[in-house]
Amino acid sequence: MKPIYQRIADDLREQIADGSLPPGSKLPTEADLRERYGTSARSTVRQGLSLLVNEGLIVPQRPKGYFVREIRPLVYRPQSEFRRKPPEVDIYTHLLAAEGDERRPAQDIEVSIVEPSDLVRKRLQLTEAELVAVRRRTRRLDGEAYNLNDSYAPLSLVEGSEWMTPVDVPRGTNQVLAELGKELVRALDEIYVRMPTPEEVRRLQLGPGTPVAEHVVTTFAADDSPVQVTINVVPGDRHVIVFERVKDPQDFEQRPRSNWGAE
Amino acid sequence: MKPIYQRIADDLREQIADGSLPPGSKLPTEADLRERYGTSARSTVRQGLSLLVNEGLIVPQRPKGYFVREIRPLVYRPQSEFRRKPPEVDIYTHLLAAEGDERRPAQDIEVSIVEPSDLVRKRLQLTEAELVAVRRRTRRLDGEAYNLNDSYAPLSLVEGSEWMTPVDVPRGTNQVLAELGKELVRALDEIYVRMPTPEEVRRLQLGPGTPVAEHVVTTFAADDSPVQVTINVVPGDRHVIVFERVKDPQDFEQRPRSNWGAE
DNA sequence: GAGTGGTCTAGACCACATT
DNA sequence: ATGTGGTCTAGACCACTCA
Repeated sequence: MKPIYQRIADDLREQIADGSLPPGSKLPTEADLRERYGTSARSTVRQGLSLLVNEGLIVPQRPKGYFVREIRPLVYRPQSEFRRKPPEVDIYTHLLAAEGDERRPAQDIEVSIVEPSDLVRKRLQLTEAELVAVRRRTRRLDGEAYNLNDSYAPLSLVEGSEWMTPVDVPRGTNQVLAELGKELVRALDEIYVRMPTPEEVRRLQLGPGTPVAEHVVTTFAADDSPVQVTINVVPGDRHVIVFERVKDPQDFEQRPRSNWGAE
Repeated sequence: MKPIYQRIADDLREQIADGSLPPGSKLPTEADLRERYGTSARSTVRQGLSLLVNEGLIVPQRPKGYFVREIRPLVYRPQSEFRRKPPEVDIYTHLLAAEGDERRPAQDIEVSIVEPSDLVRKRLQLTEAELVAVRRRTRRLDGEAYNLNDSYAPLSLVEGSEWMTPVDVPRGTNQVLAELGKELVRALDEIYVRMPTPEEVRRLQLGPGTPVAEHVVTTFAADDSPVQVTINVVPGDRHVIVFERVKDPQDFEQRPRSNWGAE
């Protein structure tokens, strides 16, 4: 026999999945469920509801009740700013909600000098003693934070340059790096999926049960030296991350077994 | 004043972060904490611990106690099978644990014919009535599931072909598609980050507080028609997703403001 | 058998938003 | 004022693993 709190969660989850509890609708109150399942200590009911909260399916809105979560993904497209839009993207714009709904963007920028974390130090191939500059941005749409974006570069490279000004650089910070002799020509993207830290919950105003993607971009100059590491933290409930790929014909000749797309 | 259960969670979280509770170590028992925080109803202590469980930081191992989670990421590299390894990847192989530790791979394959979900239907541009074939794979390393991989193709395309055999196809299913006149030349990758369904928890043997990445690959033939949709579900605690990018020089000329890598 | 966490009972007082 | 969920108390019995 399944525990009561499991049954409560399973029943409600199914009702959410099959549409009988659509997004935005109100769930039964704890008292309702207590009665309905003949149990009751409130804690049993609450345990069941907390499962759904941690799955990101429902949200408690005190003191109104629990509600089925409504989600509206934005498109997070790491390639967006340096690629023309290929035709296959246009095919999907209608799938990816809210892409066109121009809202008011804003961002905070802070610049400081810090000791690099291990993650940053390894990717920038720094020695123990070297310091880095960090450009932290919190990006907002209509006041709502949707993205944390921290860029790290060796202090010796960017010191005194516009890269370190805590304001928007109209021609782009990457252009600044190019003027410093480090044009960015290659990137390695790593995406980690995890639950947020309490700090991230606060800065991104995340609801419970919302995982984040940590997108680490290491960019390289033409001589293969790493120039900059950017760490983007994007909330899982508000984004879809999109990449596009075109087959390299050379590789196809060499590796006919290529299981392209399937792995 | 912060609630007691919050203080318990915050204190333990900090000890995990600063290394005084290293990965694999045992946490104080509920009884210990009950005493230490002067509270005690067990439920208060358990509420605090459950926060950490849902953040993926600790795992209860009945009846031994709670333990700090140990993680060992694998590399999930959607491009791995059709690109030569560029030099910047080699730079990082030492960062990405367990890449070289060849373990015994295995997979289950099931093939069936189904009505497509909305997601699949839209991406394959199918009409209401069309059916699809699905090739479901559960991939394992040393018996442990690490990846669900479901590929969908229009039934009219793959019916009767080797694509539909529920065994490994040595030359690759994409080669089969090429022989059917649909060589795959382009892909669109979408990555969604979310908490797993109970079904996924079961199939991937996920611990609590483990988010998943759902990686949807739509592949296209040379005529831009969609051929196949593959849905990969990868556990967040066991993987890092890696992409690589090389700048398109044409675009650089046209768009000097390109903020490459930083967004 | 002892100790652990898993489940459940039957209450209590509180903060908060809406009525 | 009412009703909601948030926090907490003080117990109970159980299943499981390990010594």
